[in-house]
Amino acid sequence: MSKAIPKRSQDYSLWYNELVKRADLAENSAVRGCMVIKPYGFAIWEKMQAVLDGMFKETGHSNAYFPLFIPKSYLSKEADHVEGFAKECAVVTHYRLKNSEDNKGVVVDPEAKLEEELIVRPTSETVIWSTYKNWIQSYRDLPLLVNQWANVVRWEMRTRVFLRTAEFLWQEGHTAHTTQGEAIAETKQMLEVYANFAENYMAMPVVKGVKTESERFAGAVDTYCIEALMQDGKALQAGTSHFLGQNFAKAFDVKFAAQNGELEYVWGTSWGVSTRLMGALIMAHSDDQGLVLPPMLAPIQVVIVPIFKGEEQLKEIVDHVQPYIDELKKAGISVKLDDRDTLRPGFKFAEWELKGVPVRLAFGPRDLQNKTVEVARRDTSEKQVVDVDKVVEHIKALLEDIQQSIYKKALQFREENTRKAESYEEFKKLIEEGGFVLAHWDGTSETEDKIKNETKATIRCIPLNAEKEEGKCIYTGNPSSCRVLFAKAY
RNA sequence: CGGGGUGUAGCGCAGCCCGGUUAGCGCACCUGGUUUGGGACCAGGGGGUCGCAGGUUCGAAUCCUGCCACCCCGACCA
Repeated sequence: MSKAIPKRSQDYSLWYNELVKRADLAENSAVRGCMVIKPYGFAIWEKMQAVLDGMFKETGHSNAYFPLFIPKSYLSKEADHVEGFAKECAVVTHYRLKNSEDNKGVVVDPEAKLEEELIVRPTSETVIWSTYKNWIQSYRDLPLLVNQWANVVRWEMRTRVFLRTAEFLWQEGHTAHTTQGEAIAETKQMLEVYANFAENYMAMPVVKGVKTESERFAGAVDTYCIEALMQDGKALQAGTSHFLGQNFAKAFDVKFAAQNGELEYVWGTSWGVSTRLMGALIMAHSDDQGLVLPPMLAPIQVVIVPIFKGEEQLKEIVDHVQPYIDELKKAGISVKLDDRDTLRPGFKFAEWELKGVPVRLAFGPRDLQNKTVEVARRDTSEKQVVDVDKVVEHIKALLEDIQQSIYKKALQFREENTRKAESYEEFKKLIEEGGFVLAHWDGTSETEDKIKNETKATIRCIPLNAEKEEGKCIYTGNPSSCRVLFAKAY
């Protein structure tokens, strides 16, 4: 096995897969389409969870938990919703196994057939709304602001670690409101929460927008989304927030008594982000040396590699470094001292780079003598020798700088790869080159479909900040009032 | 589900076409020693139902049939 990971520019897919594996994030499971998230990968996910969960609480939401199984009849209550998910559901039909006739294993006991099949949730709108029916009677019960951290199953044809797996972890918020305006405000608020998380924690710039009809969530009136651009020029949907109107309220008969005594259907929203964000995080910043993690989400922010000969020198160095470790920890910085005596420093450097640790300190006899420490930053690979007494302040500033600087780098990349197309010919050329393409579109699903079939590009969203601009649809020439965002997507 | 590819030690592969000792190699692992400021070196060692099930044969990793899994390209999708 070669030690270097495959080059990003040569085979992006292979680079991604190898990176996931070698940085110890996850692996494909023997179970079809499922992944095993390994401890290091899960630590990053837990960081994400903690930040997001805090943001949800701050905006007034509470966590709850609903069943994994959904009776088939629930799923069929909202027509668009069934249609959207029917093709990719895992179904439980039996509740018992028995020894096979030849005694060589177990078989499904045909006697134990369920009267009504259970669907493993692909999303929880249906179970949750059937529960909300009992929770909501009066306007005093509203708004109902609930989030759930859970796993869901979607039987995808083709899977890829983190980006599309048969089972994935996510959070799904489900809220109910008295008015349309309040529900729309909630939908937009959660979109802002996601955008804030993506940009300020993941250091990943996103475009906020609305989905077109054909890309809309099954059962929603409007789907808002954040779209990010990966380093290979493909777009990744990083989060969605849906305004459900009264669709689910009507399907599940969820009404409330308004102040005026009238019975009204509630207004709903749902919103979610998943372990797909892990894929986004990996692809947004990493390089040929491995993962590059934003300090805000790195499970280990600073790693210390002591350079020593023999046990005594190690002890001497560790003793000397310990006060600085304590001080860093006190400042809320997570530090790992890599005191393994079986590996050489060069190996450790490479390993921690692979794992994306933002800052590495190397401390050896030379530093002991000079009262210095070598500080290396992961994002630029720059190294500098710092006066050891100033190291804590230096690192604090450095972590902030790395956070900012990888964001800026990603933003610059996105800006360089967001271009305008004025004609269909130009559009096809730009799409082929990769990146976001802003172009006029006549607003019809037919046109969108044709463009998709001919170029593989989809409308990622109609950006919320799109300027009014009269133009002609690149495909049909029909009038258009703003540009929409096209790209090939994951 | 269509087209292509792969399955041999934890990982990456050779061997298969043309059947024949004890199935190899690199990395990783274990032991001992020397090393340690960018992926160390020497010596020794352990580890295999050759994806699974049948078949052909005196003999199968190798040939035949069926199945399964994974990867890539499509269709589907967060």
